[in-house]
Amino acid sequence: MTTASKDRLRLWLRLLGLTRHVDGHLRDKLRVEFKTTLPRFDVMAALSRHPEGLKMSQLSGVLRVSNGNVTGIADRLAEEGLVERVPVPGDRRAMILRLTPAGNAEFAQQAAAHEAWINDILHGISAADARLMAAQLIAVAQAAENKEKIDDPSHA
Amino acid sequence: MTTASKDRLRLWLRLLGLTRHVDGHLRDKLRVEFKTTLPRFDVMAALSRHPEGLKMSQLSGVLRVSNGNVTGIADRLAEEGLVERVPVPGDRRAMILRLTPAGNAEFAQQAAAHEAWINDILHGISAADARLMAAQLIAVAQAAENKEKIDDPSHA
DNA sequence: GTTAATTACTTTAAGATTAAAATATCTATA
DNA sequence: TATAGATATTTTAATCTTAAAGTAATTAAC
Repeated sequence: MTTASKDRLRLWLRLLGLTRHVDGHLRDKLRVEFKTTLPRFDVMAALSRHPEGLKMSQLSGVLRVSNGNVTGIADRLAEEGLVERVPVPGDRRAMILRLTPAGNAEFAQQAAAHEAWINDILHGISAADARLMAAQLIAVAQAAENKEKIDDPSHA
Repeated sequence: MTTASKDRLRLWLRLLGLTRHVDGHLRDKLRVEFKTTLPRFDVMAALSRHPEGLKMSQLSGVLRVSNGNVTGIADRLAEEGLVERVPVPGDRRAMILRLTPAGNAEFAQQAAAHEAWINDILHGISAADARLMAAQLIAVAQAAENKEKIDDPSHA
């Protein structure tokens, strides 16, 4: 392979290494400090951004995971009274999932802690550098996604 | 929270988004083109870097996953004849896991394809930019890890 | 208005993952 | 040389994940 190819491979491995490190740290913190998991946090975060709730299919679309995946996580959150399923008027197939008041209160605490953990672990990066690097990553992500559209125009 | 905190949170979300995107793409490719998975690929990659093999505990250490995790993946790879467990002379507790000749041949193909997929999806980034960004990420990772050592000196 | 196709969601089967418990072996010490 | 503690691995129980199959309800075609 070319040296350019090796450079991109190395970039990917760095990206993956850092992301796994931070990701693992966040999972540990959620488990120890809130007895919860990242997938549960992700579901509650999505619902928090939509106070009126989301249909199961919308939720799995937003989170980019399978339908069946969300079913199981919603089941467990519902058992604990953090979310509730509400029937959709006029469509008996669909269900809206939304945070309960208890879920809202719990998530507010988790979200504040989550932001603080990230601020803490990434404290070595200045705010300016963080903005710069975020902008670069947007460019990289766009290049990657455009690449896919060129290869498979069906996703237009 | 401060604006700096928000900037770092946004950086993290970008990092996570890009990594998940590429990660998902690689998993798809491994599944479709080689009928395998990323964890299996990771195990074989680690063994490939150590032709004499690795003890189960060394392997889980290198991959930073639990012992029990490696046990299951090794079981499945062994069933297919891609890896083999070799007893360790002088320590009947331990087992060395290593690639079989078939595993070596299979991994060589997967590794070449893997590098090509990454080169392809990150093709929008020049080799120079890739090197630059990789260097920045090393700095970020070091800052993150130093932060942890300061917080918990037991890991010295 | 019945039938066919589509849509929304759940269930199932398999693998990945962890922490904690269980096994088996080794090492050091009394 | 017993035995107590440490080490290497596997097993177990729980959650997460997907793809594929299954259920129920809606929409479209005829």
